[in-house]
Amino acid sequence: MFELDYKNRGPIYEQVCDKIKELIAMGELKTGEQLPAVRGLAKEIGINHNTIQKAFGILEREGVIYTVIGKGSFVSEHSANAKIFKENALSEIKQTIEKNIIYKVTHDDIIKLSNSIFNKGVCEND
Amino acid sequence: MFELDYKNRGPIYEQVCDKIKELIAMGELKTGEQLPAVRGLAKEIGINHNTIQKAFGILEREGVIYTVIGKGSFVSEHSANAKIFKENALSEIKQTIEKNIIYKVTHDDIIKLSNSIFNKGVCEND
Amino acid sequence: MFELDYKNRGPIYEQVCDKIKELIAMGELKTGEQLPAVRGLAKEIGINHNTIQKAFGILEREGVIYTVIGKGSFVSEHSANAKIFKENALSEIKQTIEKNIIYKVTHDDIIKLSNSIFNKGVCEND
Amino acid sequence: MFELDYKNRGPIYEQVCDKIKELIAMGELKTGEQLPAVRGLAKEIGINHNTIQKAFGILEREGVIYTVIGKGSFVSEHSANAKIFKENALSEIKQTIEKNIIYKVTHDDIIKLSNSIFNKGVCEND
DNA sequence: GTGGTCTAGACCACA
DNA sequence: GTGGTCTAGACCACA
Repeated sequence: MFELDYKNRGPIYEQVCDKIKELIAMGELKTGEQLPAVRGLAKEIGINHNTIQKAFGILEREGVIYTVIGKGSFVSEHSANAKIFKENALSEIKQTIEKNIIYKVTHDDIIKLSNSIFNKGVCEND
Repeated sequence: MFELDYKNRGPIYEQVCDKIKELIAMGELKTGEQLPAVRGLAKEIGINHNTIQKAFGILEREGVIYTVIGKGSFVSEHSANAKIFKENALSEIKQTIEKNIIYKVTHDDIIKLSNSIFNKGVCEND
Repeated sequence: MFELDYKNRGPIYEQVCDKIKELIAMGELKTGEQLPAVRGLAKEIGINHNTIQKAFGILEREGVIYTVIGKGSFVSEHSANAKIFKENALSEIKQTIEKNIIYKVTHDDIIKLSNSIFNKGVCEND
Repeated sequence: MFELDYKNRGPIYEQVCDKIKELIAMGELKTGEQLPAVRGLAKEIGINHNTIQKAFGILEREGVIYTVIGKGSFVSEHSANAKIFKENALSEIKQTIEKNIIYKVTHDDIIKLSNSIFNKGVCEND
């Protein structure tokens, strides 16, 4: 399903949350689709089932997935997910920009940065 | 010198780093100026001196300040600092945007966001 | 007969109990009327027959239905059911209110809440 | 600090959450006051520290408490808490009443119930 | 000392 | 088989 990156980041359960969200955002997990079993997934990626449990619990509280007792966990309505995801994304970007205004980051810097990220030619010269 | 906000934030040493960088960026700490003594500052803001020590160590590794043994810590050349600060800021913003492309954040979203942050009207000149 | 809502709910057998009670309360299942066969109902709503069995067992213990071995399950005397249902309902509401007194819920709050639920104007007659 | 009721209810961590909220609502834990240490409290009430950790984690996500890394957990602003608590309480009562309308619970039933709970005399006769 | 994360393994309810 | 809870115990970051 996915692999963990042990070098970089924070808690494993957070990484699991992020990966699941990515899979949903990319359409590889669709509305209503059943997620892999907690213990099965744990075995597959080589971590303890409690860690997966924690990740799924967070995703459930966030409304990204829902659980049917005794049956399994399922992906919530995709349009709702897409909305939550995008809102969180924009909010995170906003915070990051605002936090850095003090270091002389300008509107123009952001435009240029965004242009370079999204490969927009700046008319002729770039 | 500054106050800490204990709620919802990461480690205290990180906040201390940020505050000092802000003071430098805002010109309240100038090139070559001596930083307050570790123990004095610790007492003033009510935290353990080891925490300040840790923050100063990080700032030194980043080149933001330098320490003269037996004398104290001093603010590095301001233009160098300004450059480091801005590079870090842009790099952080870039990473944040790239991480969120998967959630359908577009170039237009970033422009709009930046407009709203920097209070640019979208009509007349742009 | 009825459909289940898998999201955000407790165990399926509990939902089955509730649905059958609702059907009786709404008069769609009448005194003495035979309930659908366990296996047939299970197939119809797409769940395991053990789950239906469990629900019927609970309803029987509550006196809501009765089973004649070899014939099937039947709805108990309606007036008795109505009494049981209402007693349980009031008892549940009572408990919920009492549990929340500690959070400054007042008699007035309850009146207002009830007014809003039952669409009573607060002006003219009351 | 408090004792658990092992007979009745659901998960222990939920009971811990409820107890802490009660203590805050009753003013026995005040704004900014430090909560007992996770491991200390666990030992005191005879459960595992992970269970307390889970409870505190939920309270933190709900905004009821906040954690300063390395220092401990503290009670959030009381007025905010009081508001959250009362909203949750009224919402829970509302849901309970609405769920039971089907069983012929009336506005009058609620009034009588509330009168009996809050010891309001109904004029002369009661 | 304080909280946070993780594992291993048990036991339970539900389908 | 599926998820949910809990314990015991380890290891880590932070103050």
